[in-house]
Formats: sequence, structure tokens, C-alpha cells
Amino acid sequence: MRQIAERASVSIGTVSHVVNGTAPVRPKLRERVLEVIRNLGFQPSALAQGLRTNRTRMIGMIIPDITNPFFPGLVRGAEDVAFKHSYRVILCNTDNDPAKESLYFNELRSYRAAGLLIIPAAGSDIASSLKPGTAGIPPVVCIDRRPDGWTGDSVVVANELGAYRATQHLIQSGHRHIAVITGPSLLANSVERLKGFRKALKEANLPLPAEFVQEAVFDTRSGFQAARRLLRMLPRPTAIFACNDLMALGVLHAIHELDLRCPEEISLVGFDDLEFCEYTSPALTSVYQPSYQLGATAANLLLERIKGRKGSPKRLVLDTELKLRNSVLPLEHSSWSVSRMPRTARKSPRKVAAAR
Amino acid sequence: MRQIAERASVSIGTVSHVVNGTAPVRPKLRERVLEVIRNLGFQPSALAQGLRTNRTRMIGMIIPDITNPFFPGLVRGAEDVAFKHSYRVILCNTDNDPAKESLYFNELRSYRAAGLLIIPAAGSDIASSLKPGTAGIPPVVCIDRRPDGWTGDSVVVANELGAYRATQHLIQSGHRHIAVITGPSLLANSVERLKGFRKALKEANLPLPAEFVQEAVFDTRSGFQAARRLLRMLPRPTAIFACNDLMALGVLHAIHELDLRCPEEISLVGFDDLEFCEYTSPALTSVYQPSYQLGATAANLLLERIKGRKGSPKRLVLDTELKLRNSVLPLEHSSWSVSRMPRTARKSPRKVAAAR
DNA sequence: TTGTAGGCGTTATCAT
DNA sequence: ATGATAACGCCTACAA
Repeated sequence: MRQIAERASVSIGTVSHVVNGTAPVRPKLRERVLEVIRNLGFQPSALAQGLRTNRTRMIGMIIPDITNPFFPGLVRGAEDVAFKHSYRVILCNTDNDPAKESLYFNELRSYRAAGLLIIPAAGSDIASSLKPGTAGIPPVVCIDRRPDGWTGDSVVVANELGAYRATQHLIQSGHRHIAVITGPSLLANSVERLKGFRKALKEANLPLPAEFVQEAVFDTRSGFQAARRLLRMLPRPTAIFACNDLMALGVLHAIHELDLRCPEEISLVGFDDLEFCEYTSPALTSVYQPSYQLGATAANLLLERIKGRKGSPKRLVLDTELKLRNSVLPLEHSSWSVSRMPRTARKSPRKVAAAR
Repeated sequence: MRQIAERASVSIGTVSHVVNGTAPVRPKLRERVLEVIRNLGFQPSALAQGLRTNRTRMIGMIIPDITNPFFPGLVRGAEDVAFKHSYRVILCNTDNDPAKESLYFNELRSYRAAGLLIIPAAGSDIASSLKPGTAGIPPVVCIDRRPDGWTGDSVVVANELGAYRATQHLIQSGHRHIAVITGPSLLANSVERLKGFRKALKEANLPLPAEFVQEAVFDTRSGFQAARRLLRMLPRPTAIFACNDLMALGVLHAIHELDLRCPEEISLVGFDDLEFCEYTSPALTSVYQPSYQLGATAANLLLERIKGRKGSPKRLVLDTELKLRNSVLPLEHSSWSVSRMPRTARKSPRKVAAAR
């Protein structure tokens, strides 16, 4: 800026004023300054600005793993609204490691990030990082999972209800022997989904043998392994509820491997409704989570806080929606319309499919 | 730091020394300072540090869209090596919009990012942003695509060779009527893949009717539409090479919609080898791109530059690998082993599949 | 409408 | 081994 001031023969303060529009500057001078700025390709130092004003336009986003297809949409949602407000996003992958999480947390504090968006790691202890006493902690919004003891803003999805509905769907389709593949028991959302599953079963007075509850870790491989165990049992369940789509994909794989047919011999419902659900075969019935909205909503919440909203924390809960596709076989007809039946059970399945 | 200095009754310079280990400090003092630091939850301001030292540990990463499943792995690769060297990544999505790209570019300059990792937007003009004259431009490494006029470091994939091999595979499987669905003609990698495709056809003296080259935009929907056009032609191609997997997915969808069977009636090869390839039906034969390596390699290259390596630009080219699965039907047996044949063509397909 | 100057939180140089 | 102090680049009263 000094250099610019010299070349345009004005004071350094004036340069600042034309850059920020913080005071009226005579057009002639203004132009001269702008011209020099263009020539020099000057970019004001965000570092110096941040230091001086004590606020930055960076938002830290801490997530488990961008490689998990559930997260990119969420990140994108957050980034889009951040962008709209001229904020930028620093992305941090924790691999669900609380140590890495707290490392990132402190670093982002170091960068004086204006706010933090956190999808807590399994077993996260960030709640304790926010204890009063330490100053200079930016606003934080938790997304997707609410860690133990978290009392701040958060936006999550109605996991229990979603799982409940998915299970109900299976039950209404006539299934009586339904197994579940859960995620890590450390994850709040995993636990909630299991709860919803159990609730639906209980309401229908259906038994749940202990071995029909298999724990996996929300990835395809572990879902595959869990499914293998399930599919070899006698009597075999006629339907499986996988607590996320990645595991459901593993189930599909196991079904094929064991020479079974889906949905004829085994029905399947997933959770997340990732894009690939439309393209698996059979297309996977799944519980849609508004992941983009999750990220966008959280970012909006955070921006409010950054702008100074006080008051009690908001705990937003977004709704899910069961997307019906072809991985569930109705065992009884009951109230089901033909169009919802899987292709192989229809008179002229291919024509119907083509007409969709 | 002033506060800490006071509470520990030392000078502010000493505090700096214990924080950075930049000069020996008597253990007793050291401990005292550390204690205060812990109590106060002090985090040095990266802003002030950056301002003072004129370097930061932030790497800007500009990509088209994190929501495209090809990019998360790449980003993760870059982030992992950055992390190992204590650098952090600022993620920016351009949506392939050159304007947004150049906006981000300037902002990252403003943040005094130590270096930039860029996957250029289609039609990118960043090459021109780097013209000498403007000072304070950090090292830049281009990934995946090399924009027009780019002379700096870059790491890309052997697109032409990959496409060439994929096409050869189709030809060797006996196909004579092969169509291609290309990506945007603005994208260097898209053009290269088409080139490889053409080369293989030419070498085999196979004709390529103009209408057998359909342009789409690297997403599922456009791939679907292009496939529809292709599949309604008479004579219909017996094989399609889709220049990326997302489009291949669209092709698969179109095949099902039109009541055709893959690979019996139409063979298909994709490009990228995204995770879902294993789980589509049939499992998709595709050209594997080492996306994680792409990101990691680029980050390493960038870090070298940041550490001061001079000298001529490196243009790294990573190799691809054709992953054989079940979406290609051998029309002639030639040298093909039974195990590579699609399930439906085998005597006891399910057993074989299960044994895999 | 424009200029002056102090200070944001560090690091680094130079004394002590 | 420790302390004092001058930048780093910018913003912002305040003075002119």
C-alpha cells in the first residue's frame, strides 16, 4: 500500500479509503489510485486485515472424511452459503480420530477462523474443549451428530424417525424376519437409527433375535461382512435394514455372492439415499437425508452467530424421506399398488420400467 | 502474549522463545510460561505470524466440484500430504466457471497462501493470471488438466493411452461398431481420451461414423441422454466407450430403460474406475485413474516449490490401468479365458461368481 | 476530502 | 539466557 501511495502521490490512508470505500475520495484521485492498483496486481493482505480488525472471513469445517460419499454434498452446501457471504472454507478431515479433531480445532482457533462447522468424530470430546475459561473460541455449529454433552447450536436429521419409517415399510410389505446392520455404537446417529428400527419392530410385536442385529462401521466392506453373517443364518431374515447406503451396497454384494436374489429372496432398505441408489440393481430403496441442506442450514446458523446473534442454542432437526425403489419385495399385497412392485413380479416388467 | 509475559513475569520475547524453541530458556522459566499458556488456552495468532514472517501454512486448492465423485479422493490425497507437513487446505469449488476460478485465485493470493493446487476449470484462463509483472504470486501446480498455455508444474494422467487401451480391449473382444461418449471439448483430458479412442480404431481399420461420437458433459444425466441417442441408431453400436464413469452410469441406465442387456447386447467401458464400478450391474469395466496419487503427488510437488526448489517445471504423468469387470462381452473367443466371460455366458455362472 | 499516526500479535535483531 | 524494540500491512480515529 505504501508503494501504491507513492506511485499515486497520495497518502497511504487514502489508498485504504479507495480500497474499502470507507470515505469519499475525489474521483480523479480515486481513478489514479485504482489504476496503480491494477498495474501492480495489488491484493490487500487478509492477514494484516484480520490482525487489525480482529476478524477473518474464514470458516473452519471439520469432517470425518471427504472420501465418504455422504459428506461432499454437505460440504458443498456449507461452502455455497459461505461463499455467498464472502466467507471461505478450510476443510479438515479427522478420520473420526478425536485427537486429530482437537488438533484441527486448535489450529483453526489459531487462524482466528470466524466460526467452525463440525461433524464430530466418533467419540469426540470437543464439547470439553469449549469449556468457559479459555477465551477466543469462535462460534461452533455441530452437524449430523450431536456429541455427548453438546449444548450449542446443531443441525441434525431425524434419524430415529427415518429408521422407524423404513422399518415400517418393511413390515407393511409383509416381512416378519427383519435384521439390521448398524453403524458404530459410538455414533449418536447410528444409535438413533437402531432405536427407530427397534421401535417399529416392537410396535408390530415382531421378535428381534440378538443375532439379527449386526454391528458394522458404516462402510461397504463391513456391511458386506455383516451381511454374510446374516445371510448364512437359518432361518434367514427375509429383509435387512442397513443403517447407511454404503453398508447396503455391501449387502447387495453379499447377496450376489451367495447367489441370492434381491428382492425376491431378500429385501433391503438403506439410509442416506446416495446418488448410486438409483443405479444399483435392483435400485435401492433408501431413506433420503437432505445432506446439502444440512450443510447449508448449518452454515446459515453459524453466520447468524458470527454476526452476533445471542440467545439460546438452536437445535434444528431436518426431516428424512423414504425413497421407494426396487429392493423391497411385498410379501402380501395389502394396500400396495402394482406400480410399486418389483419388476420381476409384474406382468410386463420391462415395459413398465421403460415408461417410468 | 503480553498477558502471558506479565503473568509469568518474563518478557514477551521470552514467551516467543519458549513457544517456538527459538532460543534456550532456563527450565524453571520455561515451565512457568508453559503453565500460564495452558491456563489461558493460548493459541498464537497465525495471522500475526504470517504477517511477520511473510509466509503461511495454508495451501489453496481450487477444484471444479467436490460433489463430483472423482474429486474427493484427489482432495484427500493432497490434504493428507499437506497435513503431514503441517499445511492446511482451503477448498474452493469453481463449478468450472473461469470467473469464479479467478476470483478464488486472487483471494488466495490475498490470504498469502503458501501455494496453490489447481484443477483448472473448463476454459480456464489462469495461465494468463500468472503473467510476470504482478508480484506475490505463490507457486502453483495444475492437476488433472493442463490449461492452454500452462507452462508450470503439473501432474496429469495418461488420458490418451488409457482411452487407447480401453478401446483396444473392446476391439480385441471382437467389437466392430464402437461408439464413444466424450466429455466437454473444452477439457484437455476429454480431448485426449477421444484421441486415444480414435487412434485405436484407426489402427484396427475400423470406421467411425460421425454420429457414433456423442458429446456430453461428464455427468450422469448427459451420459444418459447421449446413450439414448446412440442406442436408438440403426445399426446400433455393439459397444460404447464412455469417457468417464458418471456418463457410463447414465449409459447403463439408458440400457435398462430401453430394455437392452449389458453386456449381451451392448458392451460398455468407463473411465475413472470410481468405487461404484464394482457394484453396478453388471460390474463396470473401467480405466482406473490414481486419483489419490494425483492429489498427493501434486501436493508434494508444490511443497518442493514452497521450500524453494527452482528449475524448470515438472510435468508428471501418472499411468492408468484397465480394470476388467463384467460389462464387456467377448464376441469372439480368441485368447480370452473363461473366467473373464460374463456370468450369463457361463455354464454355472453363479457358482463361479460366488467363488471369486 | 485527505493526511497522520497508533496499534493489532508476532518475530527477530540487538543489547544486556 | 533474557529483555527491549522495531518492523510486518493494514485500518481507523482524528487532525488538518
